[in-house]
Amino acid sequence: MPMRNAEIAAAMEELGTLYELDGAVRYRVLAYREAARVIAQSPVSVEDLAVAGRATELPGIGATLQEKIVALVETGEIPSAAKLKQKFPASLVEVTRLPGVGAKTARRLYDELEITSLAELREAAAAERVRGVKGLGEKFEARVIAAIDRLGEEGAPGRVLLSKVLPAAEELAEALRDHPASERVTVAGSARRMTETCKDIDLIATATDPTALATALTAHPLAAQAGTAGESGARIVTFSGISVDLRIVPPDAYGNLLQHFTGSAGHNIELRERAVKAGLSVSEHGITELDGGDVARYASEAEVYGRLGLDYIEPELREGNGEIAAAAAGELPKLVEVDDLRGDLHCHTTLSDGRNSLTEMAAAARGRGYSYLAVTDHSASHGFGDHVTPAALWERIEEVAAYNADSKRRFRLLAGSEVNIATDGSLDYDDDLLEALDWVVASVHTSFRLSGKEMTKRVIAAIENPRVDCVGHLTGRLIGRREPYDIDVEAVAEAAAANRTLVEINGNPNRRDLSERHARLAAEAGVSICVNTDAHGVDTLGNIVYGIATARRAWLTKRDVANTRSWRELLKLRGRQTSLLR
DNA sequence: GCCGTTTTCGGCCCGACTGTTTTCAGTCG
Repeated sequence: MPMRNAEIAAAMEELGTLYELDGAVRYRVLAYREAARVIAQSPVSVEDLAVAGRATELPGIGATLQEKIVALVETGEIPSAAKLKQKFPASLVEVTRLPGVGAKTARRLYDELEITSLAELREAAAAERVRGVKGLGEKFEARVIAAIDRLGEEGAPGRVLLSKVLPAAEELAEALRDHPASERVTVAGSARRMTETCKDIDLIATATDPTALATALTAHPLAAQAGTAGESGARIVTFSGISVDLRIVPPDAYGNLLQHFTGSAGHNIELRERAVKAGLSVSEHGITELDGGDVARYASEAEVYGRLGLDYIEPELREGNGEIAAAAAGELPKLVEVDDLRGDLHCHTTLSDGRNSLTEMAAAARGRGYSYLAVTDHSASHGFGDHVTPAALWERIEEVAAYNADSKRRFRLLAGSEVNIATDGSLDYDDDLLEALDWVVASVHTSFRLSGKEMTKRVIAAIENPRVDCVGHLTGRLIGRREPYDIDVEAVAEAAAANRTLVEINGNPNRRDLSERHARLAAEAGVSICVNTDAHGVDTLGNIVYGIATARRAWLTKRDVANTRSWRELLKLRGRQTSLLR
């Protein structure tokens, strides 16, 4: 069983903390944290890279970490970590994860009170023994008890899916914009970067009467709890449990603050490090010249980036993944937009498990300004009583033809199917039926636990089938609920590029599959990507924003995304002949 | 521990908040 990048990253994170407990210099600890971040974000197997001696190609990984990763994947253990665990129990690492408790505090608790775990810490705090430690008092005891108890509760603060966060963020921002005291209000933070999940909502505003605007937030119907509203802003928790931070700032530094609070941390760190080399210090308050001390404040982000010699960087790119170097070189991509799309190539109707009819879906797609919609209900072996028999699909093809026969419409329905890929890579309709379809999406819906080798072979067999136009939700992951199945995305991308088979970014906010990292890898391998919703009703065609968000976070341009083209151009791209071209 | 349009050694982002402190260390984003 290969080791997942997330496991390797967790081991690096743990080792960093063990070193921190051991009193290592700060920068060594930071190096492990940064390495963990880079490993977790790698689109390719870090185990494979390390075994091939190539992990040093990742930024922040040098010879030492390369060697440690090899030891980890080959023996299941890093010698230096094992040694440190003799010195400190591994459960002490958990103590450092408690909010407000870091390695320094955990170490002191261990040295002075022999506390080795969260349970022992809670007991000591309850017995008022912690206040005997220098620098820690009553408030600390109360705080750690509350924090430990919160860990055990249901719905402990975690990351929330963007589709839960974004509507609330926009509703609150809109309400604040409507307030007479407000001037500008922008959603910042990870929601603005359109990450898959968010920890909280950050709102940045300017106002003629800051306290009045802050009070308006605390009084909003979404607020379940509210802190005190002041000149600098307010904080609330929504009924759905999302914390919201409103920061009200002076208008002349709005650009600096918005840039700062949009992040990400990695992006901001890299930005500031680069600025220091140019003799500038960047903070949320302005850009200071290191000699002379002149502070420049900017009302817009574009001016902030401009002062640093950079092109404006779209929020979706601000992850510290090369965007700053690209901005300095004037080589940022022009990112694909929702309005670039001409159609959606994956959706369902009541024929399988959708909630709306063929004509209702068509009307909704036309309403969005699309010029085509591929209707791809599930196939013959789908199960759940939602399968589509060959006879029913032949009938559907006729239905689509009848719809399209009305030539007054500048819109075309595409007769399609989302066909199951069997474990041997075969499909569950006969070739003549597949041949009669305009658009075939092939997806894995069964036997997720195949070995990586078998799963890769299975999907590549479908890719090589000339009747397959596109692979659906390639890795099968459900964000926060189901891990992706084991599959070699690099090998799949290579096969897809060679066969001119498309791979989709599924815009269902639970999936976003391809992930942004896999999508970037696939596009660089020459794969044509399409961005689809997999909508099961007219209401979820709007999920295209999440698919496009992933495409943008993958650095994709309009040219990289196949369904920005007309249906005719798309067919050419596929190298497929159908009745439409005759 | 990493890294190099000053460097293979000597640097390595910035500020706010908190609680415990009489001036600051630790933690966080």
